[in-house]
Amino acid sequence: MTVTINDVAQAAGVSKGAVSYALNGQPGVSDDTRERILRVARELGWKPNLRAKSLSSAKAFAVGLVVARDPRLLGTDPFFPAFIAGIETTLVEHEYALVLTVAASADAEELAYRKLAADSRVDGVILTDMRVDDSRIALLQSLKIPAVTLNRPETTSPFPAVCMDDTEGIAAAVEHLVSLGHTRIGHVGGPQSYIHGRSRRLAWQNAMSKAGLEAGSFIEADFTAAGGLAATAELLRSAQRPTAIIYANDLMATAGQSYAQSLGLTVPDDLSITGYDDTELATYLNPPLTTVPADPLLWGRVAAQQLLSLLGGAPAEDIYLPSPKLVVRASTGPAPSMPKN
Amino acid sequence: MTVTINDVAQAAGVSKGAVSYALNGQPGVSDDTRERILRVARELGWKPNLRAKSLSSAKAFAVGLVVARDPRLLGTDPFFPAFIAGIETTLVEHEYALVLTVAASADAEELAYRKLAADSRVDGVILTDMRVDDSRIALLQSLKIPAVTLNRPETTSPFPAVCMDDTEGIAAAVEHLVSLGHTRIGHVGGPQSYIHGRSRRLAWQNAMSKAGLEAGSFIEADFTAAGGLAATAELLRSAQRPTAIIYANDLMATAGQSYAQSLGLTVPDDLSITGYDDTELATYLNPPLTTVPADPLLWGRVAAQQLLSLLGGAPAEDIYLPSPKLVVRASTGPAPSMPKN
DNA sequence: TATGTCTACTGAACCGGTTCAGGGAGCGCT
DNA sequence: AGCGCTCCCTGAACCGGTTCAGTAGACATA
Repeated sequence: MTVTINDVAQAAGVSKGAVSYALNGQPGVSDDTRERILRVARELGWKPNLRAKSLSSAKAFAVGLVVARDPRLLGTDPFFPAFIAGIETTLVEHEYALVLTVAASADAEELAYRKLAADSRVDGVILTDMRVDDSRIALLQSLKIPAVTLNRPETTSPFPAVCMDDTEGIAAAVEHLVSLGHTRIGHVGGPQSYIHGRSRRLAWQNAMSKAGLEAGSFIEADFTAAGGLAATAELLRSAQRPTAIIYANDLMATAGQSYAQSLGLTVPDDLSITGYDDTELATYLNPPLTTVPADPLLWGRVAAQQLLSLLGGAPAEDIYLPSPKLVVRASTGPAPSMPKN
Repeated sequence: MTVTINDVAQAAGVSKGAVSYALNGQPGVSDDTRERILRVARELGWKPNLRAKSLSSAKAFAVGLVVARDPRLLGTDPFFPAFIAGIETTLVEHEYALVLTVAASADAEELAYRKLAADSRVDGVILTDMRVDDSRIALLQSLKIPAVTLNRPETTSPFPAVCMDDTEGIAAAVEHLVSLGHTRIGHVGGPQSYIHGRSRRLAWQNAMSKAGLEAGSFIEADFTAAGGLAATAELLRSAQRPTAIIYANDLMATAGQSYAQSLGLTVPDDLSITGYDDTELATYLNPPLTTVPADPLLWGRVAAQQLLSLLGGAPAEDIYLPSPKLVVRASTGPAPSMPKN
């Protein structure tokens, strides 16, 4: 039925071992023999059997991604699909596959990594949504699974990181708003247990103080539309109501914008709004959203490259991707001279 | 290092074969011996080696999903992440893994299936986004990969389908609008090469004629925000401008709604709008979107169950999931007595 | 007691590769 | 001629399971 290395060996009149050497480009066969073996293999239509290769070489030829997210909320995050697509563009060139796991809880997440390790399903993993004091670093070390992290965690990590600075974009948003005359700029952030939730808040804080402004109100939300709405409602209720709000992602910004409009406020005349991610929808909102592109496609591609070269024995060095630049659209405008109340 | 079946055999004082029989619950060992072997295996902490199992049993213990979508647009579709999460909830209970592939073009898609087959990466696949006259049916048959399809394709297919009727929801949207006095109801659909693009258009058409109305304008768009906007612009430019538009997904509906608002139209006073999917954001738009839930989580879970039972040798029978019901929110309202122009 | 049947188990082949020890041939050097 | 070295290749072990043919022993049957 299927052609094995044995068939090739027989047809070429050599031993199994010689065929293996020839096919893998290893020394141990003369150029003549090698060429003959390769020709015979081609003629017979030989294809390597991945399972056999896996068993004897103790490799999976696959990398893993564990997405820890409430399944019901997973669909709302535009990051992952594009990120996965980026990973794939790299993997497909290297005959690697992607094994994807979705974990609903922290326990399920740990279990997922343990399963991947126990079954040797993957040769390495990519860690996203890095958390402050992330327990996965130690877990993966103990499981002896190589990894690549998105951005460098604050705790010591032996794994290379692929970094994309998000503080610059947030700082640019603050500066942009300040230049428009805003002084009360609030921030609706993501969970502060995530390093990207935290770094965006700090970026906002620093940019505010750099501009000589008080840091204004901060609300910790959860990257969901519902959370964005609730946070917006709270900010707009406050006595010193902000004239501009910087959101940590587009989804919250969109919900916030819709909510403000439903109160009769005009964006950007009464309230300026910025997001983060630059989702496709951002351009098509009314008004279109000022935001910062996240480029998950690039991030995924580079992270996979980094992981593969790590698996190939390359030293673990961090890679820095260019910082995304603020995209100004119509959701930001001059600060109102007399804010509505 | 790791405990193998050999170690267990030696420790239990039996042969390798006996251990295999005992661990797999097969006949050929006495109850006493079986129990002893199981105890020893437990004591030694034996874990089956998936790679060895794969090689000798010629199974991959994994299922595949090939997503054919432009990577840049993948992030905009809320269906996939939730669908994948649904698949996972089933797989995780059966020690199966999910191998995910993203293909940008039709060629890449076919290649992806061929790769999965050549490498025997998966034991079966799930087909989404079924197309009219879908070439994948024949391809998978020739590759001898079992499959499950989402909805039954029109061409003869030997694979079981997991069906969720989307016509009922669209019909309900039409009836809802008709009851509000609308007579000019347009439809912005997905590509008609997809069966769900087609079935939604036909559902709209049928419901219109059932209500005694002319089928109004239809625009074939592409499920993207940009496409939704362009289609909306075209509809609103037309002489017999619709007072309501039924979109084939939320993303296009959202873009359409924003566009209409940017023209100075009020939703729903001047234009009623319905979507499809019931994404998280739909609730938080201004106004909140009347739409039809798609329940990708359930769909994924059931599709995976169906595939696993097919792999287990069960007969290929279609499964019908309950039809989702229209969710009425504020983007639909009474038809304007004197439509704005 | 001889024969047949069944159960419980063993030993080895097998899945399809990788890898390693070892051996024969050819060559250069003394 | 004898020695050592390198090159090329073979045969077998190995990865860790599954599976099958064969066999020893217990037991029933004639």
